[in-house]
Amino acid sequence: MATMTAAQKRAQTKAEYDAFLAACPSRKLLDRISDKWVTLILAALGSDGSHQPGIDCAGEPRSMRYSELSRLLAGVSQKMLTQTLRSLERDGLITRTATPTVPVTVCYELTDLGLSLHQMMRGLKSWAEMNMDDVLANRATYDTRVL
Amino acid sequence: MATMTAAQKRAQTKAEYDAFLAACPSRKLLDRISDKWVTLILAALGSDGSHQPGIDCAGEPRSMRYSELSRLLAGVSQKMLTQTLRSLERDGLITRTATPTVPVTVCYELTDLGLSLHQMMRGLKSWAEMNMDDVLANRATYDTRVL
DNA sequence: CAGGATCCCGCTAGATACTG
DNA sequence: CAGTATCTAGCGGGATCCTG
Repeated sequence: MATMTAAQKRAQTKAEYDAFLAACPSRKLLDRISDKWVTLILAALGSDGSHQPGIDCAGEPRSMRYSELSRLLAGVSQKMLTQTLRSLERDGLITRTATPTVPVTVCYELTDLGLSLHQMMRGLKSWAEMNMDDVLANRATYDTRVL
Repeated sequence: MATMTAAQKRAQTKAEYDAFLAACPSRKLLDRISDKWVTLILAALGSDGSHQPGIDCAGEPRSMRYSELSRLLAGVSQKMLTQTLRSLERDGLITRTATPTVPVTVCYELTDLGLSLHQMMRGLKSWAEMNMDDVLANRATYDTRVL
């Protein structure tokens, strides 16, 4: 309809998928990306961290090797790391590149789609780190209030 | 130290908590907020949705009743809704206000701390809705490639 | 209306062992 | 190095019933 306003178009676009609805596919997608390991992986890829630029295989700053990720995301099991990476690859958020060296070298890199989430994930991680003290204080207050 | 630059101060603030470390409390906090129901609740509170302004008990736009949330977040069980609301209250992200009407009326409202997460959660939800088609296409491509 | 309490199943995270 | 395969314990989370 040519008479549709921009606001109406936006409303329709948002109405196409709605994560508030249980049956909507976007609900499951939201569930997927609302995951500790997903958040950490997407926040890690593209971050500098302890990751020296220039030593990654693709030569791009937003790529990281399996072992690098494994070390950076302390405490992650191989199973969860691999599983999460696979799902992110399937969803087109990251790419997996294996170069047939000996031994094999595998790089994971953000796609443009993944990059669009990267900022939010860093934001989430930063939020947790910056507001940790506040949350801790709130919990202490709440717990004494309940007793 | 008076000789510390702003960049160094920022680095130190970030170093205080690091969600990449398994033992860091912020890792657990990140795990908490990386949750489907947390995301949906925080995105719901303060949104207009199908929520007419003026009928909420506190008269403020970012407050919502238990039954409203229960209806908006389709498919959520009472257990998960209550459990998640409690944890959000404990962390100081929302407040719970019970007015002794008959029957009792309970309102949940974002705190300032919760409000600071609200934007990110809306962003996450919007991202899932807006990129659903892309992700679906990527999955289809990936699945045929694997076969 | 807004939960509390309980039961119970499924699945998933984690540990362990093995491999190209 | 970068995984795969297998097993199991634990708990997340739904269903159900009850209450102030």
